[in-house]
Amino acid sequence: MKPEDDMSGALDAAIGTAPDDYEGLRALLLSRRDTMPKRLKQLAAFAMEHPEEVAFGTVAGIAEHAGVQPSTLVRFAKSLGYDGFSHLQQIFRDRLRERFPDYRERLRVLRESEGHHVHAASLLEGFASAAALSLDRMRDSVRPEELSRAIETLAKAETIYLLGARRVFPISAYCAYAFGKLGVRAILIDHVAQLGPEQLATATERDAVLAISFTPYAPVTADLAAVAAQRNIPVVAITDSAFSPLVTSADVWLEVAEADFSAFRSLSASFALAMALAVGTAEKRAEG
Amino acid sequence: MKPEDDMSGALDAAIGTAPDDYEGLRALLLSRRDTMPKRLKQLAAFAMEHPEEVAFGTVAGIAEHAGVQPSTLVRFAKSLGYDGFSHLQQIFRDRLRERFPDYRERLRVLRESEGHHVHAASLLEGFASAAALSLDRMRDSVRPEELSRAIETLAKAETIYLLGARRVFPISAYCAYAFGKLGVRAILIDHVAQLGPEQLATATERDAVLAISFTPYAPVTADLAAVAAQRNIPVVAITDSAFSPLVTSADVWLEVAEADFSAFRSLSASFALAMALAVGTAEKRAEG
DNA sequence: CCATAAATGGAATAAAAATTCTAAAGATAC
DNA sequence: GTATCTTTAGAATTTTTATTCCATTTATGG
Repeated sequence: MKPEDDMSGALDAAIGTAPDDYEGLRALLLSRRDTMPKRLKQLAAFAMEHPEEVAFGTVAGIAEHAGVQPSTLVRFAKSLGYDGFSHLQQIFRDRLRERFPDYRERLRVLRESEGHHVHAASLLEGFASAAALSLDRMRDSVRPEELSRAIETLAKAETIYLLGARRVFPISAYCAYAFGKLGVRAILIDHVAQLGPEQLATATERDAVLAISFTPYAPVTADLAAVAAQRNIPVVAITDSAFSPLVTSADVWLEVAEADFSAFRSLSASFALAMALAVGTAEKRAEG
Repeated sequence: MKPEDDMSGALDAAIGTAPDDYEGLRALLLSRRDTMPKRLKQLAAFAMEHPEEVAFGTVAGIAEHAGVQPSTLVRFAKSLGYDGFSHLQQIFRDRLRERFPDYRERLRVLRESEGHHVHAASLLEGFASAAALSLDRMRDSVRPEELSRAIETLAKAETIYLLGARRVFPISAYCAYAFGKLGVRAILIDHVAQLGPEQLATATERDAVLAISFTPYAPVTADLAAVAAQRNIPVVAITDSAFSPLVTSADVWLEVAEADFSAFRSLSASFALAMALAVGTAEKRAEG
């Protein structure tokens, strides 16, 4: 050990703390949150967000991802009371080792916690399973060729108009965010002040509409999609059945059947699909 | 690379096989069981019995535990078609990292279908996997007691103010929809015309704020949550790390670490959590 | 039982990784 | 505004770790 060999002080104020399990480490980082210098705090946040990376990575690799110098990792570990980075890394590895067989553990803990906590947890579990189920189903229902066609259509457009109201509005809103980040011009029809039709009025044949609607189909979405089709604006639709009113207006349509729990339908699969469309479109444009 | 430089034969009979996932490796070892030399067979058995040790250990350490020489480990890896031990070790690490045994498998199947459709499909697969992974992780990170406390806090509120900007706005927007359907009074702070602060101005101690924010934290959300906390309005937060600026303002906070793919983070777990909160809150109110 | 090939152990070497050190930048107190 | 202490970046160094090589042993076929 290295107990008294340094009287250097300050930096080693931490000596003696050095938690030997992940939870302890987490708590320590939390308590120091406000007193840590910039780079160390940055590293603390990174470690909590990417624990597996810390467990498996090398000093150089982690440093690069976290945006710091390799030596900072060592200082970080020492400031927490460890011998060096390797020692700190051990904590992260141990956690990963243990985490494996704990499937049944999770259920056991759930059962032991009592009363209404259980109910809350099972609600969460219900929504999580519905989401997982939807994702699974989508892998079967979406055909790669259709997806490709949808991407091509959107990639050709100058501006993409995003159409989605009520329940699916979050998906359109996220598309607006993603397209923006990707440098693709997109306009979110948000119906503020009921100006939906006017927001769409500037669209031309060189643009495209990405329309999203699930049962019970919001009439505005179907109406605006129909208007767009009439004006020869290409329409890509995401919907939940062949009977959707969107289908008649759409040039390409993708089917997603979301599972529901407690009367609320998941949106996970739709989000994944929307993201794939967005990134695919941006990539296609970059190609030429 | 080192493709043709050895005509040594026998030992390298394996070249070209080298499975790139754990299951494939397992199958390969099984099929070779009877033709392997003593020490290599011994190692194969050891590896199947202590996969985490192979994932984390060093050549010297594993060799000692398995009762062979370090060089034997390298020979072992090469006889299976890998570049060296490090390459083989990667397979074991990947397995621990993604508890997602069928992810690679799905991609493999995908690659067998052809053309550029494949790329579109693998994008979709990537986002779907990220979503599924996030859901899985959330089951570990959200503690039932915290969830219950969050629900109680929200259930006591007269009006729930929904705070979420930029990337997570879709979640807040969906909460607005869900709370509305459930008959719970909720106000979505949508920052139209930058009126966020004014939209929140009517909140009192008898209300509550549901604030959502992930890295990179939108300053408005943190600011408004801080304002709310100062005015003694209960704050429930959904965020992605203990280092989030929301944590200091929150009475209860729930942690969700979403996985990302292609620079875009999933929102699935957050949605599931938000839904559980909404339905839980409505039920609690119905009780009394 | 000998000849030949395969397999093994162990030391030597090469590669990679962690750690240390120093000069410079940045805070903080005066 | 200056002096002092803390923090940081980056290169140099040391340590650890993987790999290669070769002499020796063990198996295999005639």
